[in-house]
Amino acid sequence: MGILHRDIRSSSDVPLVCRACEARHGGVCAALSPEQLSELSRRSTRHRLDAGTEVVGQGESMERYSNIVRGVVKLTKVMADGRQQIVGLQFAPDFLGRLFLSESAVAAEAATDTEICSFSRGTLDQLVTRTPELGEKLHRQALKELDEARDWMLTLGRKSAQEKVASFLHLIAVNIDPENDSTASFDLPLSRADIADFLGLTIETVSRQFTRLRKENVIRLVNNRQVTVPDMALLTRLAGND
Amino acid sequence: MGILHRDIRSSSDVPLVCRACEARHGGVCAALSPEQLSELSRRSTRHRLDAGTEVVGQGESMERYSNIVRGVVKLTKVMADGRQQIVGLQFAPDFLGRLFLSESAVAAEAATDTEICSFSRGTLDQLVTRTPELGEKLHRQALKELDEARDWMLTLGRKSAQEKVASFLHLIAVNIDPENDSTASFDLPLSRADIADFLGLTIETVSRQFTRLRKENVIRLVNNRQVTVPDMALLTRLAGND
DNA sequence: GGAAGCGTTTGATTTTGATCAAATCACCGG
DNA sequence: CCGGTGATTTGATCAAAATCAAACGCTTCC
Repeated sequence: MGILHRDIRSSSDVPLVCRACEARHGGVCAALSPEQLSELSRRSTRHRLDAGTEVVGQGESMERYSNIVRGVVKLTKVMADGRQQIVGLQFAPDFLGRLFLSESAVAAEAATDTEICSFSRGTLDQLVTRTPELGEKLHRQALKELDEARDWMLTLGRKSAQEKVASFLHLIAVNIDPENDSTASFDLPLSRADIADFLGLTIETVSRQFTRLRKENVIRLVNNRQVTVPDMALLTRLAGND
Repeated sequence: MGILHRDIRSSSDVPLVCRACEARHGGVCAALSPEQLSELSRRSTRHRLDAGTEVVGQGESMERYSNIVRGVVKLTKVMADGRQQIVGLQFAPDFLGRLFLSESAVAAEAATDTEICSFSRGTLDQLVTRTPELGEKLHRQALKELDEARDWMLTLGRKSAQEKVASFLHLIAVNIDPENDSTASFDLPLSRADIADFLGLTIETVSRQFTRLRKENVIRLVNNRQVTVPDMALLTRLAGND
């Protein structure tokens, strides 16, 4: 399905240079020299993706890579009969794409309204051959995603529903509101249905666990999406991470 | 705990050169020039690991990397209360180790009697800086492991017990007996307890599903470990992979 | 205002897999 | 051969989460 975006370039005076990427986060830009950065900037475009926009489908070829500038992207796998599993969440400033293999093993979809900075495979491939540090950076990102995937396998295989929901909230808190580590406050980037697909549960079970955590004062819900965690240590304990 | 091995070198005349690796599989050796290969061979040692031997513990530093020459290594994560999840299986000729990060996020243990060909971090790091193809090879391996981990997340999160056991048998068949694709015959590298830890089930449930698959003629069990699959297509279907 | 639609919550019931318990099997050493 | 030990299977019961069903709350749009 490709990228169903609207190109900000044409609708505003935001310069093509990937300045926002450079300033706000350490995506691929961080490994590049000033000249390379300006080259990448010239060849990259900024896009806004509305929540729900598919970036790439499962098994599709991925002709463009992206840095996530703002927002959350979910990676999903679907079975033939429709059962679905979210296998990863990518937060800014994560890189979206993989070297060597153009075929994407997962579908990527904007979970929230998202901004990305994207460029073609060829552009990045060229930069990588000239800049070993960039290859190393992408290698490190792959290893980080591998660690995250394996952490989540433990959650999926061995934790109770309550521990799963606590683990999810913990993950979001750490990634969205990392400043404060004793307390946290954030907007959930996923609907209850998505959370269920991430945790291998049903919507109803997720909802019941939210209610339970609320009644036990582990979390406070301003509305369905806005969460406050008064005691992160307690949440960590309930998540089974000691 | 380090490697509890017995060094074959001292007990036999097997040469130090990693000739077996080169001949039998495409581990890291495949990316090296003849000179580099002979250098790596000089610096590497071959070891036999009895089933159950721990190669590296969760969170430990990994000072040596290895190619798996023969056998199966399981990667596990453990929770504080003892709950355990196998997060990956490595078959020959997989590489065991990771660049950049010496700290292992998982414990690695020989599931079967295993032979590895191992060398120090420093040796490989040097080779990688001189040989970009080698870095690429390791990057590809990381991406392959990531794909496998995410595939398994779907299994853990969304499949029934029967589908899980069928998925496990399918995985083993593909990796141990890859020649024949309509039929398969192999020895299970894992005990029922390990299979349970891989699938996020209990021993009893795994056993019941084996019995069920046997009664439905999906598999035949010569003994607890030896399995024959008369119809791989059927197994694939039961695993939920269409 | 009110009807429609969607996401979420709550309730009643069922199902799957876990737990508890015991029997069986396979292998090993005396 | 026999008793012992650990792995596996089988059986009975229980509990957690799924399923089925309905209500609720919120937004949108006549």
